[in-house]
Amino acid sequence: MPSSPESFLPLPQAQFHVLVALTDGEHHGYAIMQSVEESSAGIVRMGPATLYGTLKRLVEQRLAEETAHRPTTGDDQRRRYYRLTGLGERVCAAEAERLASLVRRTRTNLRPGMA
Amino acid sequence: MPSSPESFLPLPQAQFHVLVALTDGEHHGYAIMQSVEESSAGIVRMGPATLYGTLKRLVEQRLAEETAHRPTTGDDQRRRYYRLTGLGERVCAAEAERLASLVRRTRTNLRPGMA
DNA sequence: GACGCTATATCACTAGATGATATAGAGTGC
DNA sequence: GCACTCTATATCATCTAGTGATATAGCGTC
Repeated sequence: MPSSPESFLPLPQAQFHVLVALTDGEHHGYAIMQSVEESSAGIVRMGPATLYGTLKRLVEQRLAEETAHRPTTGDDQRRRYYRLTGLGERVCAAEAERLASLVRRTRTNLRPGMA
Repeated sequence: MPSSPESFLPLPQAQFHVLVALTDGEHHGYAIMQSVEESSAGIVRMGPATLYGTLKRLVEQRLAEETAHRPTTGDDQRRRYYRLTGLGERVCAAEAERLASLVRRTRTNLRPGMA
């Protein structure tokens, strides 16, 4: 039997960021690094050590995998492309729901004027 | 001028969990530990080392503070109560919004049948 | 062919998280 | 009063995750 998505939770922050960046399709490492920084408006800054270390762990845990993808135009031989596995998608979705629950609690409790 | 809430982001997971637990009022340490575990359906398990270490850091950073609170009934002299500071509330809200954005991206991209 | 950007990789270090353990007060049953 | 369990705070030693710096090299362009 496959390991349940819940057994990976809570996911370390860097791992979640990389998984989220891969939810819209496969990307190579450097693109993920930029995507994480840009989509967080510069709040999350991920250097190469964090990115490639995290990527390695994700592959080891079968949450992501390298693909044989080669772009038809503008190829760059150095690039290594990654995508989510089915398990990776489920884990990412489960972590998102866990966090959504925390967000809901926070909004409810901190909403001003809850007299 | 006060430090901006954004400068604390991204917040380490344990710190966020404790802050969220304090959004509904002041609590003592042991109650926070139980609250985190229960409200996450057992997914997040926080032991004493994580809790008291985290609490110490939160106080040092002025995101939380100890209160002089003593319950009128069922007091327990050992208990130490904590509450969010104004800064703590703003940081917690800001972190929640940051995570909400990640949750949104994940849901949009992983929603099945997005042909 | 010099330069800056892209791209992957790893090292040494720090910070964060954790299991185990210690100490002791509070509550219950006898 | 005593034993026992649960509550409560605290710290140690350790492990894992995250980071800044650095290395190496291909790519684009001027």
